[in-house]
Amino acid sequence: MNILETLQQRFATVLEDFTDNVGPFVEMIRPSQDAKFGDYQANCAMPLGKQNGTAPREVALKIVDKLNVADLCEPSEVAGPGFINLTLRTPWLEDLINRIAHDERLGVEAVAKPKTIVVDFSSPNVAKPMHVGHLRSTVIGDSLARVFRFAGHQVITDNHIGDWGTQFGMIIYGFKHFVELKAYEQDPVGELARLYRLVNQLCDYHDAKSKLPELKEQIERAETRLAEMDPDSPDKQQKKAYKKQSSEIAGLRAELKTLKAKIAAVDDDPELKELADKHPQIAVDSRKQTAKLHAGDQENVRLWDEFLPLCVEALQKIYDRLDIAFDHTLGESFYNDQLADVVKDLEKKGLAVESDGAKCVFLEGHAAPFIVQKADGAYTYATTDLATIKYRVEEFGADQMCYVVDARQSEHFSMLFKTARAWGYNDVELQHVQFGTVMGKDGRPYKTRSGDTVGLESLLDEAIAKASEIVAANDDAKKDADGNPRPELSPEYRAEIAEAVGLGGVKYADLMHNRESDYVFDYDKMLATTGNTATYLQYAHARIYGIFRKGNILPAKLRSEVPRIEIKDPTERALALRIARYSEFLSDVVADCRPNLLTQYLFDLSNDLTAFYAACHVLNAEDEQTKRSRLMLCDVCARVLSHGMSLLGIKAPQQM
RNA sequence: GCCUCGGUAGCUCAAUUGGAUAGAGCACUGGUCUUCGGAACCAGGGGUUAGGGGUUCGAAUCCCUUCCGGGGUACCA
Repeated sequence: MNILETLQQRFATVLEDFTDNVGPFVEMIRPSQDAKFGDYQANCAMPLGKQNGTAPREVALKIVDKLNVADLCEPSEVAGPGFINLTLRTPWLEDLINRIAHDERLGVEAVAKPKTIVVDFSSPNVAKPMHVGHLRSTVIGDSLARVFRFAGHQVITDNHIGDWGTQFGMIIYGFKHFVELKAYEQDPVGELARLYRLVNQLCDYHDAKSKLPELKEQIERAETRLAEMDPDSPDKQQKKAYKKQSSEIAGLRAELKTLKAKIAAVDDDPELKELADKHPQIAVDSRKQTAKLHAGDQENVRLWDEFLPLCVEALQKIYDRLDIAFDHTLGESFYNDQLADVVKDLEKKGLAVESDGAKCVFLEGHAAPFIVQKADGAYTYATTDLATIKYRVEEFGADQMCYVVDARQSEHFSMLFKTARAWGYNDVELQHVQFGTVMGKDGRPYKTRSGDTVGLESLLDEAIAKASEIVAANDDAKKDADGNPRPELSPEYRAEIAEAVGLGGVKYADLMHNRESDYVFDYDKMLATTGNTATYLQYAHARIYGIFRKGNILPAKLRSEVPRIEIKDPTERALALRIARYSEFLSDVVADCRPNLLTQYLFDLSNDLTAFYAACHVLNAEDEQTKRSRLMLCDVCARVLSHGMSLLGIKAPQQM
């Protein structure tokens, strides 16, 4: 059961006497910020007092008078300007925790009205290896899907991979001109990745060369203008303009530097230079390969058919490591034959019009149009995304779609959703679940020292390698009663734990931050053995199993014996209450698509557990009944911990 | 230029969407314990929530304004 909801319902009937619109006031019943104000508090008396022209305290007293919560709360108190403080009766909480302890769903009821929710996440471009930029979408999307599903919704996960775009043209071009067949036979995906990087580099080279003169001129012009400005002008406007101009020049210079670096990288390498000279039109020609593929060119389609499964398989390897599965992998190519109809329909409905040769949807509030077909006839991802919405509504019966995608694409989604609604898809709830950038310690987007993006695979390897050292060091330090070294874990089990700790650390670090803000990627912090990390939760869980092992307790057997949990110590009460509030937090995660609420909950739960653990002996409890009560409390806590972690996609080992 | 998202403790981040004295972790200081698993626990210091103004019983949160930073901005996805 959801305690908060129960209280809100009780209030709702009372509040009807005070207002016609109880909704917003019921929302003002919430958990207390501070334990000294009780467990929950109602803040609705102040605004109601104002609305009705009565003193808030008086309103609060009247509400309390009519309120019927005597079964679950101590007598309510009115405090301050009119806060109503509610404290749960411990016997009532005790009954509740005992029910939860024997409930498979840990007291979490499934939603009354399940929706069909499509979660669109990860969505890498298959032509290039996954990198750190895909981490958040993948980890957050997976967790949300798990939470939605547990909440009782029908969830469809769909990996909308990029398998049809410009990048594939580049690979095909690369394959036709630069492939090393031996390498391709040995490691096809590695060779394709090399080809992609090579073609990309050569494209960048020519692009940089062509841009260079103009950029230099631009800088000169800007500098001339700057020289005419007065940095110490008394006029604020002019001073500001000067600053702006300087920063613009700094930006242009930085751009110049990267361009020069790209050019130098090729010029300094005779082999690359030769290739670059031989392929001056590589960018245009790569695009032509893409166009040929889309037009159904036999050779290119054959190559695509050959490459795609290899690429998808390589992706799958990473998903397997991450313990992530999709119900569907419907990439861009899947919608190819539906795109022409989408544009036709948009035109028919007067939404898409021609402009500069392209077919565009113009939307209020947006300067740039939503381009559904380019001047050269090719379709864009706007078109594909529209086709995807249509497909998901018609084939999946989707009530809701969550796009777990970088915040930088917010304008695209805003336009996409507006267009979709204008197109007639009004009933489906479309949601851009956006997130911030993964930054390096320098506060810039996370890159390797040489400036490349960090591959996801090597990132995971690194995390697990570091975790291995920590796990080994910890196990090696274990001692027996006489103080002699006595490691407990087999090499195999150590490896398993290192994997759980390493991957868990990476995922947890990502999930614990408010998804909308950028966060700094730092191995040392995410794998730290102290503080708010996955390891801390895992350790809390393992400690409970440590007690079970030491006491020869089998949790399943314990449960079947139905010992009653008795709440005596304040730490027991705090722990029980936290456990009982699991369902509240999950419904918040569902409502806001914010897994960090769950990580915070689990961290608090672990803290409550260790506090309880420090204050109350379990195996050495004062009597058998208390011991069994506490064991049972440990058991239900361990179940919530491991269940909550599973919703984050994190493993909870029983021993560490 | 326009649009958009940010600025919170030394550092990394929260803050239940307008609630009571802004909280955690790291780092720092001090303490606990016969280690049911010390990867622990308890306590303490540390804040003009970028600056200024406004709205109201009440503001980190809403409005205005200034400063600083990120991102986006017509045929890449």
